[in-house]
Amino acid sequence: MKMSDLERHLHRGPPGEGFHRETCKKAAPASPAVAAVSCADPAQPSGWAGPHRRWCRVCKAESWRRPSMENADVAQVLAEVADLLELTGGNAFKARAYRQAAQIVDLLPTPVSELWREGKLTELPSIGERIAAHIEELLNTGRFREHDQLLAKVPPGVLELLKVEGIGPKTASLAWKRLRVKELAALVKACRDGSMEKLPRMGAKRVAAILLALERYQARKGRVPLHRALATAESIAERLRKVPHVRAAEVAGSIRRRRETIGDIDLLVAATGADEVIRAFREAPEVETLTATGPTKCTARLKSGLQADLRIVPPESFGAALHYFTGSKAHNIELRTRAMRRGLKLSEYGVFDRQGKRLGGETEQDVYRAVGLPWIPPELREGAGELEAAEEGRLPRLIEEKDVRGDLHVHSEASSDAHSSLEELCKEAGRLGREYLAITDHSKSRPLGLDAVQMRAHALAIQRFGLQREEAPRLLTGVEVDILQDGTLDLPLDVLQGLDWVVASIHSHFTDPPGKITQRMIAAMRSGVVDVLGHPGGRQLGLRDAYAFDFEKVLEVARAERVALEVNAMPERLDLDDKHCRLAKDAGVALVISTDAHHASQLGNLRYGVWMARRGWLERGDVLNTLGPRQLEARLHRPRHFGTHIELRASL
DNA sequence: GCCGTTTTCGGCCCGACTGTTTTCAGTCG
Ligand SMILES: Nc1nc2c(ncn2[C@H]2C[C@H](O)[C@@H](COP(=O)(O)OP(=O)(O)OP(=O)(O)O)O2)c(=O)[nH]1
Ligand SMILES: [Mg+2]
Ligand SMILES: [Mg+2]
Ligand SMILES: [Zn+2]
Repeated sequence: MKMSDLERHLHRGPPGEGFHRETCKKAAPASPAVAAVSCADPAQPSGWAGPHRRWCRVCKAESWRRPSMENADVAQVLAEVADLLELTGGNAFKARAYRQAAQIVDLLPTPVSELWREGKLTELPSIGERIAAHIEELLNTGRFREHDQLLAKVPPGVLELLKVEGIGPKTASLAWKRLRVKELAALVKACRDGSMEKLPRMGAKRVAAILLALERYQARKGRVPLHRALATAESIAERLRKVPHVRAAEVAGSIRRRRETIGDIDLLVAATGADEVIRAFREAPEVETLTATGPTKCTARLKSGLQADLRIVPPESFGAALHYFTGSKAHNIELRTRAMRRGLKLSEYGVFDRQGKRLGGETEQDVYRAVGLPWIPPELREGAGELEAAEEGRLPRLIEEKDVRGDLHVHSEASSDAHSSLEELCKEAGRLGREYLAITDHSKSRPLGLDAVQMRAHALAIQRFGLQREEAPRLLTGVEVDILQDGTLDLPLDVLQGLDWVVASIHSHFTDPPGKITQRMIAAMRSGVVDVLGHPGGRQLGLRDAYAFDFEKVLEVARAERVALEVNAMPERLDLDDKHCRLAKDAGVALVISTDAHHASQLGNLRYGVWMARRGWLERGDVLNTLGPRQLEARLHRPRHFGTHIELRASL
């Protein structure tokens, strides 16, 4: 069988959506038809054996990375029910209820299975008796009856039609019922042979647009990490600010909320007229073509492949529009519903009373004030309980970048994958205002990593270099020591004890069973010498999911042993992530935000970690490196006087 | 299906753009 590129793509998920690509070798792109019913397709819950053990259909190997029905899986099924209801002409509001429930579960930091055990499911907003029962069935058996019944009615390929831009439930259902279109390939055919064009409300232009959208769907890249969209977005915003009659231009959407990944770029402009703004936008070097334009907004495809939405509003609506365009959608709906209950109407144009009289909208504060709430920072606007917290005066006072005083995970050229000298690191860190810097190079299990003798010598060198410096930052001797497969550390304990700061990280055997990963972390934390667990989740965006380890257990031990957890600020790590930050905070475990810089230029990445921490509701007091060096020493589990150990040892 | 300082029944956020349409449905943000 020969497959066209299009068909090939139709059977394969986009990069980054795979389930356990690392462990399943057989579901390679070479056999795309097989991959369609294997681990590559999250829309196939029937391919999984149940809630506690799952196997990849292709290679029959147990998928350790996803050992049970996780929140994302439950959310996925509920959202699918919403799609199925719409496709089968069910009640649109019922569909929306399922979609809302899915969104709530997806944002939950706590495992939904835990809430179910505690009988707390119906305490969640948008989850009533019915959906709670479905979730229970899902957790117990990996499926539920209503979902199965709907699946039996709708061919699986029809669900995928919905992912094509411009195709919604009505179009998909028409194509399916009238033309027997059951998959993307059949849709392409129906568009080409003229049958699609004959459907109601279809025409030549619609069909051409769908064909184009199908091609883009093949080439789709999925979401991109925040840092890859941020510079582009800000550069376009900067250009728009210079356009005549533009009062303000801001980046909105998920970028302003600092989500770890970004679906598109959203830009808001306050101006008296839109034409000039749109013209400047079209001519921006990043922009390829405009795919839609109107008097108040337009959409562009960028050369990078990303999409950018531009919205233009009159200056008096800027605050309301910034609120609208920052989202999230769930946050907007919640706030608009709240306004409605108070007899008000909230839109991107402002807040209006029953008579349609405008009550405000120039600033975001106007919007929140009108519904009796304090301003909510964008990082919290996910619809994950922030409105309730605001109502009750429980909004956190979020940590800020300027609160962070030192960086406790930095590599020098003594690490084979890093490239800056102590001198270069200090200079840049000083420029950034850091008061202290822990030099934490790799231990011997990593290529060219330090053994015990080298570690001692390196620590001495760091200390000598530090002593000859007058100005900030202060240097701490440290290491990023590997946690080996058996849970022991890669350097002798007495060597580690002689250091100011010990980061312990897992860099090998990620695919071990999650229980084993958990045990390795616990053993490391119980060594008595570890200060912080480095990049605890082990994920790398677009490359590797986090381990399916027992985070609750890790938190318990971290608290008991007074070991901190890292918020690694590398833009492709961001680990711990926002939800895990929130759980750690609630468990009373301290966090450390670190750049893990491998070059002086990466010391500025700290902000990405701070943003993640803010999304995790962290305050200054939750983060150890907001302390000065003396205060930090006092907080550690074993006595420490930064900068003295090696000297003492040397003088013995 | 969920939910309640109007409601336990009857609502469910609100608006822009496109292509089809002869007044608006569908999709998206
Ligand atoms: N009121 C309301 N606002 C919406 C709706 N859909 C989107 N928005 C607002 C909130 C979103 O954050 C904003 C931008 O839309 P996007 O689709 O780009 O979503 P967002 O940027 O949040 O996430 P993304 O990373 O792009 O997937 O528009 C909606 O259905 N109702
Ligand atoms: Mg967006
Ligand atoms: Mg958008
Ligand atoms: Zn590391």
